[in-house]
Amino acid sequence: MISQEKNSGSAATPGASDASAGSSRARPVTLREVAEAAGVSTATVSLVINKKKNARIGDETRQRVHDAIRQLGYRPNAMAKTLVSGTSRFIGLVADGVATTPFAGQIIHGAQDEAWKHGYALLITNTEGNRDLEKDAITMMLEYKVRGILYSTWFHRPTDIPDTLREADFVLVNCFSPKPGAARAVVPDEAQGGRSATEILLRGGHRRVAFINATIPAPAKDGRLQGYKDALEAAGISFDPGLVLEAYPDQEGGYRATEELLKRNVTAVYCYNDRMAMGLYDGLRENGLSIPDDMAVVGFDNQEVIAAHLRPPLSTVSLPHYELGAAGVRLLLGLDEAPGDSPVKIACPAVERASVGVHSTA
Amino acid sequence: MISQEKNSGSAATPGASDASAGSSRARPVTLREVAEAAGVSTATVSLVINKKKNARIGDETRQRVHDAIRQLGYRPNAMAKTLVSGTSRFIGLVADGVATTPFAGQIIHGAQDEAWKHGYALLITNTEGNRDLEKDAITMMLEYKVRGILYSTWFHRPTDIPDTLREADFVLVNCFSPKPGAARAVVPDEAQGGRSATEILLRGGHRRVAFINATIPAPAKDGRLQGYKDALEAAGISFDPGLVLEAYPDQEGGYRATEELLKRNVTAVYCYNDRMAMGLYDGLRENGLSIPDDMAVVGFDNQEVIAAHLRPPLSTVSLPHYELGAAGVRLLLGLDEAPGDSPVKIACPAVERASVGVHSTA
DNA sequence: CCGGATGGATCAAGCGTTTTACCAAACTTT
DNA sequence: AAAGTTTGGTAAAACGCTTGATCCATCCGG
Repeated sequence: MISQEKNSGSAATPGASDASAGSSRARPVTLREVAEAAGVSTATVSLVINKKKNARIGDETRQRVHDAIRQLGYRPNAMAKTLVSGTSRFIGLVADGVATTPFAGQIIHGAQDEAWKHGYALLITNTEGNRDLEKDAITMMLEYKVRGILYSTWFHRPTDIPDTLREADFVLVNCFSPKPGAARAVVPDEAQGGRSATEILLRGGHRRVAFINATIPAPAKDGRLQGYKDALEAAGISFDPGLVLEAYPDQEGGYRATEELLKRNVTAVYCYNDRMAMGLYDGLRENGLSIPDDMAVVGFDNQEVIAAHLRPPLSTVSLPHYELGAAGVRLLLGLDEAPGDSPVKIACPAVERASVGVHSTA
Repeated sequence: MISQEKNSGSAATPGASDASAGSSRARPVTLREVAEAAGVSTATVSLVINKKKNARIGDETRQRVHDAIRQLGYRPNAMAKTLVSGTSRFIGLVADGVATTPFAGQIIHGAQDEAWKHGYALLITNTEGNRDLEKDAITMMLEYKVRGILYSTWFHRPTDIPDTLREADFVLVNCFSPKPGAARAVVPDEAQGGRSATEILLRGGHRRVAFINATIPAPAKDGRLQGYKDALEAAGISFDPGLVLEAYPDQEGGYRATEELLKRNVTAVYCYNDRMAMGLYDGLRENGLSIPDDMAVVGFDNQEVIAAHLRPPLSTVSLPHYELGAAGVRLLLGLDEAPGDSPVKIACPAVERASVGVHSTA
């Protein structure tokens, strides 16, 4: 619950700020005032505003009402509306990393676009992983009678569902419950993504392709590896465990993995993520190797700031954050069918850039 | 205004999703029900809940009410509360680049923390620069009777104030009105930042310091240059316009500027932003120069993904987005004093990393 | 033993909408 | 011309909560 502010008189008189604005912030115009101005009942005004189909209102009256609305600058009070209807036009979005990653922004973007399309606004809170804040946030959303809640994480992972969350209609976004079927969820299709990433390399003519996986366990770790295997198999190349390295999934990790990688005598490498690829770029460069000629590289995540601007630009696979947000909303609103017991999987589209050239298998 | 969804019966029956949850989503418990359960009037319950100081309630009664609340799982209806009080505990935040930059996230973070502290929740909308969406968003916020609106941009710039915005109490965040005094605003202190950036280099012992400014006009362009001049002056170094280059403010621009830079015969360079520095790193490397020994580099923005992970890590100056958001809220709520007619300026703290070593002026 | 405090709790009037039931007048029908 | 049927519109009851006005016992001092 949001704590009430202690209204000590400390604050400067806020009235001062009113002065400047033309249309002042006096008491807002109400339905009743519009009704009086138009010489009709509030019911009529309400009917006109909401364009009720089966309400019979004369054209002349309708016009008077509209005029009055315009003249008085009437704005409906959404709170009153909500009170009557019992549920607001809000969809809650609790996110754990708005501040720490650019990814959350895309989830927000997608969710908002989709929500807006259906007449809903987003009520967002950033928890930065703080469990207490998270609970307060959900409570707040509950008190505002949100239509439902999207519970999202900035990286794909299992999560347990906070108790409070169960009081609402909810959907997990970019995360899922360990117990299958416990909740609707939407996640990226890591395996397909991993396969796409690998295929970029294979299409480039490479046969010996290394994969630098992450050291830390995550659905992405397993999925992206699986995709790698799938792609190889489909290409008739047998999987060689020796070509799979592991490193901490950041620039540092990628950099440090260079040495090991070079021992593998490969012509191409698929990195667990773009940050790793960025580090690897440095490592390769220090070894006097050029990309893509000496080594073709693909990443994963399509982290704009990095991938699009490395030298050469990095081929990678895009995490569908926008779509995750949008799909989450659709699932919540029941516009998309929820599959039986496993999360909805969203495709990770490949983004090809110059880090993979054409390789002649010689 | 948010368009009402046409309720065609297309959606799958949403009732199905209720089944799983333990505490079902039936009609919520109301104050009245709590009152009945506790054998008191609704007034009493309300008084207890809100801990009204001058309300005299017996301890035993108070206890009964609390018990009832717990047992029934009562949740106040924030809409009803708001309706009574006339204004909600919402602060609107309209942002133009949640999806396109990591910066917006920090503004959100700061604003939310500060808002929360005072019992307010954030009602965020991402406009991605869409003027129509922006208007709709503000309208929506107005209808929800927000306490006020934070109008924020992802990069520091002048902006004109949408008409609708004037209907609310508002503060500009990371932007300002061209007409001085037209609106309260909070922006980063570019000049101080530019000075700090330059000083990092000067402290490193460098005397010939180049500045690669942006080509595109912006408050940052002027401010950061001013800071550069200020720092030189304070160090007793005369300003040499020949040491100021210009380039498009991204990686590509930084890279391309390398050649020109090397003609200047300097030992250090201050880049307009981190992205530029990133490109410059590549350019310098290609010329066989090492950082910081052959060339010390500082950036601006402290864009985490880049600055902290370049090789070597980049010294830079931090854009205080978190603080901007927080200060915006404080200004809005009247907790901070608004200065006469110019925006509040927030400091850009220096972040020193390894891209600047110690240089002996020999 | 009375007038006045005071403690404890209730009454009831909103807050701004929506919506159902109902009404009066004006047309149609037969 | 009586009986329906439209047409155009209104009254008023919610929705869940807050709050100033009241009310009723006590309890206290004198």
